[in-house]
Amino acid sequence: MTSANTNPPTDDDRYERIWAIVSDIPAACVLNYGEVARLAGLPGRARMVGRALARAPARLKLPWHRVVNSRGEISFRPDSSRHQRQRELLEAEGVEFENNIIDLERHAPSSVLDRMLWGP
DNA sequence: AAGATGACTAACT
DNA sequence: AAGTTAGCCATCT
Repeated sequence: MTSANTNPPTDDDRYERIWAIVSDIPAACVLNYGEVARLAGLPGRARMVGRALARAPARLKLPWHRVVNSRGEISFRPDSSRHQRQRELLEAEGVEFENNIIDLERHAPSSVLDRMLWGP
């Protein structure tokens, strides 16, 4: 290789990795912040995922609503318009809520794919 | 410059 | 079962 990148990763690098992971979450699937962090190579840094999403340029059109917390809840204050918005987007693609909680197992990408291939 | 704040979470009580 | 704590750490006051 001619010019290997030996520089340590910057926060901007990390944000971009996070954005890349989120952009690949299929419709009707959800991942929690910690999982996105791990997939982005940043274990233990769930908070950074939230930060990255808050900073994401609108131009990227990320499916940010497919990221919820580890309990399967929307992390915005329940009375906020952002909470309402996220819930609408999720329900519009078929994600079901049971008492404001999503069944993370049922809506994990592997589960959703499984149902697509083999049926319920 | 230091303390508070979060789109977080696992591990305690 | 619900509340607290410790770790997370870039950003915002």
